Amino acid sequence: MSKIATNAAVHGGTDVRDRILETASELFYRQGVRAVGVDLVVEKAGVAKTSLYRHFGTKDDLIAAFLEREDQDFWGQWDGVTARHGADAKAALDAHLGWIGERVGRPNYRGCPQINVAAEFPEADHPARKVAEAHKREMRRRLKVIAERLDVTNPDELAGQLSVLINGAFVSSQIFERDEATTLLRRAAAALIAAGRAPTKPVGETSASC
Amino acid sequence: MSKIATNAAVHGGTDVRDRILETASELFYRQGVRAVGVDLVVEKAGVAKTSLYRHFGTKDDLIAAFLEREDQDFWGQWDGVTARHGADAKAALDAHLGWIGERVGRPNYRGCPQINVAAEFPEADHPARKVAEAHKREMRRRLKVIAERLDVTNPDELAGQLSVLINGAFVSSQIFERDEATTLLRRAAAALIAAGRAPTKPVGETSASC
DNA sequence: CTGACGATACAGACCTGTCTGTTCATATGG
DNA sequence: CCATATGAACAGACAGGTCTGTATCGTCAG
Repeated sequence: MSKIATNAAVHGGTDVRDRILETASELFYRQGVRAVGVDLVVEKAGVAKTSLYRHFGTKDDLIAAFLEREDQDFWGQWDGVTARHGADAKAALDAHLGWIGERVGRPNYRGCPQINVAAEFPEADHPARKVAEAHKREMRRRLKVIAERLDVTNPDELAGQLSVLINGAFVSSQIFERDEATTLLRRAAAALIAAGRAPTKPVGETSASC
Repeated sequence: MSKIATNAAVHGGTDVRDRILETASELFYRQGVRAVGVDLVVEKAGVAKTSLYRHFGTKDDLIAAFLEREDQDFWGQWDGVTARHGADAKAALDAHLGWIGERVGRPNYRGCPQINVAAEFPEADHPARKVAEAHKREMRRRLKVIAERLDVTNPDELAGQLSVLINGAFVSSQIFERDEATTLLRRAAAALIAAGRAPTKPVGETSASC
């Protein structure tokens, strides 16, 4: 039963905390946060309820910790993609969109946890909402960094458009055909970049392309 | 359904049912479905609990009815926009995007109810999820009808991109600056249309615009 | 008299969070 | 090398509230 080579587990170890958080994360994501009670988390994690409340003072704190974990996970993978394709900005963006498209196309994909939790908890001051909001702002920030290397007139605008596109993909998995997401995202991004290189035109007129 | 105009209210009238549904809709949208109990709906609507359960056999049925109501409302307004700007396809699309942008920019905007409820109820067979899924498919279908009048090579692809963009706007209200949504949506749509008119190119290369 | 409606109590389940008591590995003092 | 203190973790009962859904009874209009 005891784990880990260097004890680490016992006496103040983070082993129990990790097990709780991992179990809670899976249950929260698959079934929804409000649908999962702490008793279920405790049972599935094989820990005592007292342990849960020692490490996370409140269920709300556990929810926030869940989103923080997802946040770290997400940016960890994002950075992994960046590391593999960081040279050219366009290639990096395509790689990120490919990664996101693959992600939303997975059979058990259930949407972006940040968006889902935000939908479950409208109260603006809920601790989990702050995590979710920071996550979305971080996404736009990172996209802007990429956009600035893409030789467009208005990198912030492009970052906003790409943010909307990606968030849209997260919540639109239902309407995608098989493996449609990646192609859709990449072509859309390419169109937005191309348009962003021409001087910004008034939006009202069609301007009959070039 | 249409329950007659004359007496209407009393004796089998839809008055009580409407009041319940309207009250529930507002509470569900503002606070989240799971956060609102039937007791609260009953109290705010000023009806008896028995009446709620007579008209809606189950809370789940009430939730589904809520989404159906929102669905009808949404397409009613959509059709209103179409009626006012239906002549030119591009103008109609811009009008719809303006309407959506204005909608997501409202102070108390809380996201698309269909998306929110779907996030709250992961179970695939939940009655409300079916309504939500049908709603999203209907959106793509209608966008395709518009796309077909836009002289693009692949109307279905454009419809998919626009769907993602619109759904993204619904869940991205947090990251928008004041009144940014409409402009963002319209410029993005214009870019997608322009790109859709050129023959589809492989996505890998940048192709340096035109 | 019929049937929709209001009011209210109730059942049974579930929820979060607390409290008590026990086990056990480690750290420390002698 | 033994004894004791420390504190995390386990186990489970419990409190107090909320939830959905039902059952009962009175009212009132057509």
